[in-house]
Amino acid sequence: MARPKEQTERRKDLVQAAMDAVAVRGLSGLRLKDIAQEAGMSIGSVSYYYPEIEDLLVEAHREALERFYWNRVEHVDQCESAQQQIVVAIKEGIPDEPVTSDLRMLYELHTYAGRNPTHAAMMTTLWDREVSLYERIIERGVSSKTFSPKLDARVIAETAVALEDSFNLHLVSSNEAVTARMARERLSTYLSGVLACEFTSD
Amino acid sequence: MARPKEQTERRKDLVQAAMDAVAVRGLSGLRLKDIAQEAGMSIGSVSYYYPEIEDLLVEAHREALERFYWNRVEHVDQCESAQQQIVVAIKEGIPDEPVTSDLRMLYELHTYAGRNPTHAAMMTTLWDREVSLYERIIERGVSSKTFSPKLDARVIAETAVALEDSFNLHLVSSNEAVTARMARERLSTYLSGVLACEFTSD
DNA sequence: CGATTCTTTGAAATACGTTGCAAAGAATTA
DNA sequence: TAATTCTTTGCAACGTATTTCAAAGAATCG
Repeated sequence: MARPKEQTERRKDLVQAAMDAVAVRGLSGLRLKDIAQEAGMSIGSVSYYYPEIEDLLVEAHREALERFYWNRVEHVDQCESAQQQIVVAIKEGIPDEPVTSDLRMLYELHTYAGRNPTHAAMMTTLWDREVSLYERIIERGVSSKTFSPKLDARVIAETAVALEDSFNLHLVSSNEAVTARMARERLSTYLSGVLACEFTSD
Repeated sequence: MARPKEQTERRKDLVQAAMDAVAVRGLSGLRLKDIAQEAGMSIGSVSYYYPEIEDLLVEAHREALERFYWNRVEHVDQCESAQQQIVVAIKEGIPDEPVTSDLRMLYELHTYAGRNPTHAAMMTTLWDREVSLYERIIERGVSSKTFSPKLDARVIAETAVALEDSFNLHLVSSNEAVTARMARERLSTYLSGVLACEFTSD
């Protein structure tokens, strides 16, 4: 026996470094050098753990996806009423600017996914999960008679997720006409109306 | 006097070539070579007309934006009723797959815009115009008593544009859970509900 | 045709990023 | 401490994309 492996640890560092590097430089301008810099190690070390950068990007995508989703589930599960749940879902779905590296990473990957089946599959996964999350909340609200949906729960959920995605995209794009506050309000207004239930995003 | 300049013509060719190249390779993988190939000329010629590729990208962005927007305006203006107008706006707003190079270009540029004020400003311009377009249609529908909006026209318009953007993004991303047909229906359902007016996207 | 100006090209020079690798460094055990 | 294995580094070699430019080609006019 000899020196023990600590690859899991380092790889974790690199995944975070990759996310930060993408947030700063974008997927287009991403260089090995940037990842190394963010991780505080040399280019050689990055290659040692990830001979193929694509593998690192896949891991980073997975991490961003998992973190973003589970963070929401966690917050939502801490709420009692469906009403509170939906407010929290909105709040976590469209976080305040400046947008975190998780979200930046996810939106950088969108167009990339159009040319890469692996990433496209992950995009689909996140979409499905988020739709399911809203669907569960709506069904819960129906059970407790809090909500009176005017449409199929799935249709509402899909529309809500789409709204979230769009506003987050525009926030990432620095569209000056869109603010996080306004985005949350639009989503909130939509859900409030279609679920026939009063609540605000604040 | 001597040989006349024909730069305007060639530049136009290059703008289209750039859009096609971006649609194929993405903004990340874009090479001078690809643009030259699409335009059927040499790399040297591309540099002759656009010493800075960034300038070409700005032009391509402008072209994609203008074409996408004015195409919609044109189609919408040909309709008599507000009801027909909104159906056409939806149809042109979420075109069938495969997505044209205009839309691909626009979505490739979204995250890029986050790091580039010039592109960010153009994104904002397109957003504003599209919101205005829906707003005008809604107001027209109100005048003719076709629509009975449950919310402020601007709020509805912003929500509609956001939905469009999101679905188009997912279509560009090859999200298997989203189809153009389904996207149009979701948008149609939203507008139909909030405007208290019957119409379908087909 | 000859002069002039615009256009196109291909190649050399240049710049930049990745890959591969040898060597040094660090952690653990016998 | 010596042996072993894992880790880190820096650099040379390499590949690829952009920049630059001289020279040839094309269009127009006098």
